[in-house]
Amino acid sequence: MSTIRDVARLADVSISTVSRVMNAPESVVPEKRERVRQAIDDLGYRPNALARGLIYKETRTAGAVIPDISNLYAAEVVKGMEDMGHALGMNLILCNTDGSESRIIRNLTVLREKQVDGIFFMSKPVTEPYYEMFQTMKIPVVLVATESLVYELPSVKVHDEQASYDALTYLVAKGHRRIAMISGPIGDTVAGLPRYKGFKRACRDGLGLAKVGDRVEFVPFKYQAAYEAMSRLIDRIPDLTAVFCASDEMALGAISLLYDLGLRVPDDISVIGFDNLKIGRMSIPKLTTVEQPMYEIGRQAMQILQKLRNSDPLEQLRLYLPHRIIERDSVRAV
Amino acid sequence: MSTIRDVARLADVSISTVSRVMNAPESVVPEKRERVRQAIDDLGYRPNALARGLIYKETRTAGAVIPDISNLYAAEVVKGMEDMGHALGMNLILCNTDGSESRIIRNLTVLREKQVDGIFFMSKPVTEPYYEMFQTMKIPVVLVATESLVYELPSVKVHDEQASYDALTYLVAKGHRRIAMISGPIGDTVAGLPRYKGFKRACRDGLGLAKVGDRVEFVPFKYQAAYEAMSRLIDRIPDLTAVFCASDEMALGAISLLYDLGLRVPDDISVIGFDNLKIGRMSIPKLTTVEQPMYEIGRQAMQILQKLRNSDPLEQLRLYLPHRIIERDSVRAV
DNA sequence: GTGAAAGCGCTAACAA
DNA sequence: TTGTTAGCGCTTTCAC
Repeated sequence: MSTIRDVARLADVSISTVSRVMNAPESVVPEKRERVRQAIDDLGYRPNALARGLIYKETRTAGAVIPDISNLYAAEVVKGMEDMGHALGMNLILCNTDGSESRIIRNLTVLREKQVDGIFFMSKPVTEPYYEMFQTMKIPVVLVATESLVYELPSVKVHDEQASYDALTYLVAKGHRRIAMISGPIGDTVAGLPRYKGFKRACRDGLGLAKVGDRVEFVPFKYQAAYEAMSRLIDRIPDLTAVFCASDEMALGAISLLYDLGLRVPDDISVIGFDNLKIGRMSIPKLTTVEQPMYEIGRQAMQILQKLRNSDPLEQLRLYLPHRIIERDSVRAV
Repeated sequence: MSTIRDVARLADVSISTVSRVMNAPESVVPEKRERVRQAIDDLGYRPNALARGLIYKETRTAGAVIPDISNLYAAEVVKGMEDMGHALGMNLILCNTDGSESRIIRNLTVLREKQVDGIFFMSKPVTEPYYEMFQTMKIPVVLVATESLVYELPSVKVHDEQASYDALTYLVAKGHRRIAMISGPIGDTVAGLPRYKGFKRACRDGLGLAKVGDRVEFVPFKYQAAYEAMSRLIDRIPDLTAVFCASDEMALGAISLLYDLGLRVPDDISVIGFDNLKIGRMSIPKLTTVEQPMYEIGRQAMQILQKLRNSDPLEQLRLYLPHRIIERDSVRAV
């Protein structure tokens, strides 16, 4: 690999001149400029970003700390980040964490050593140890598909509570009254709790229901867990007409159980999901769901990081992107 | 951010001593070693990987050049790479390319500037310009889910032609005789052509069929394209009993069309997919398919890179990981 | 307009 | 065992 010295030698100029044609070409007389350009071409020279980074204190690289990249939701967000990053000249170091605290810590440490310009922290609540690391690193952090109400950290996500409220309201508008929910774990303060809360509030407002306890199953955000939860729900609430699932994957699990029981969706029971993953368009029936603009969340996250790097002001610390209901074939009017 | 000088000053030793306690602690007397460790702790010091990289000529970072990370297949492979990378102390810079040549080139250029230790090149054929860049970068390149028969580049993938052959043979063993295929584009030499060829060979061997022209639709690897292709196939071949789809997404498209036509899978028509994406377990009916060990492909790719970096010999340049048929509910015996 | 020299943070001889 | 010094490849004063 050739260095700036090789170029300088070949063009018969000093290394500072080479540096100048790369960074401020006008400050070099055309004749030399051409000679240097020629030499750069001949050698296939490319500047070493490590050396540059050492000086500029900037690497044009950000870290993305993610529980599970093989999750469709995360992958879509990452794509948005990457695409916007590409436009802004930023790269992404991907860190899969499995949600393990020790692995998150190790990843944050490495990212810091690699002098990333910023960190995207995804889908997990920000606990004390993470926040402390953010502090000592003193580089921009943006929370993606998560937020912190206790720390002053910028975030991008949808308004989960409201989205959930809207989902239930939609079901009610379609004439449903006996509605159940397959919720995520209540201990999950990012996606579990708020979606449950939205459901509860909508039950009160739309259905005049004070207590919803027996209409809800709290299970992990997984297909199989939802499959089993659906089974319990159908036993418990015989005249059920609709189910709100806290994720699309869960909705598929619920539909699958219904199918196994010989019940038709949406003829016998309506199902609405949450996320709007691509698979919702490929399922039978096609899934009615609450869209989260995942790709856009990723793009905006990268833009926020950019603003932070430029010390541009943020319009709002916590950014909520709009959600909306995508009507497909899994919900019918009753 | 504190530097090695700050630590040295605080511990009242020279910077080389600090460097030593980080890289060869035994070479420092315990007393000083402790003092240095204390100082490191107090300051929260972490070495600057850029400075290190400049010296070691190694960044412990690899680049992953991928057409579309939001693709379930790619995401699973990347997860395998990341997990193995984490075990080996390597990080991954993710480069989404949309398959655009100019974007691939730009990404390769940046990766080179950032001095990555290796490159994973995924799912696309290696054309002349890419190969030339690989040459001039002179860093290890591993082809993932693609291979080159013309260049001497290490690769990891399944044996697509054989996997496809096995899929058809499986259908034949289940008693099917009137079988069609929804193939990828024939111009796609990575996944399109070989899977078609395997189908053709198996038709000859298992069905005594010399020509398969009218039994095959060549369309993009997409849900919608497969949906439409299935429609054409069903019109053209009325007594069809089974369809082999070159990807799981395609299989879902085909099943969807069949469903819209009021045909039952597998009762009326059997469908077999290819990939074994997670969604195959969530569809109705659950998809019978040819498994590609995507996660393992990712892991192995990272291991191959590791060997290359250590100049360890590779057992074989082109590594084919085993595929197998996953029997679920979309194929029946006739 | 250009080159020499200092320095980004670190490691690795080389002396002491 | 330790400190001093010379770089790694680059940018940026500062003279000329």
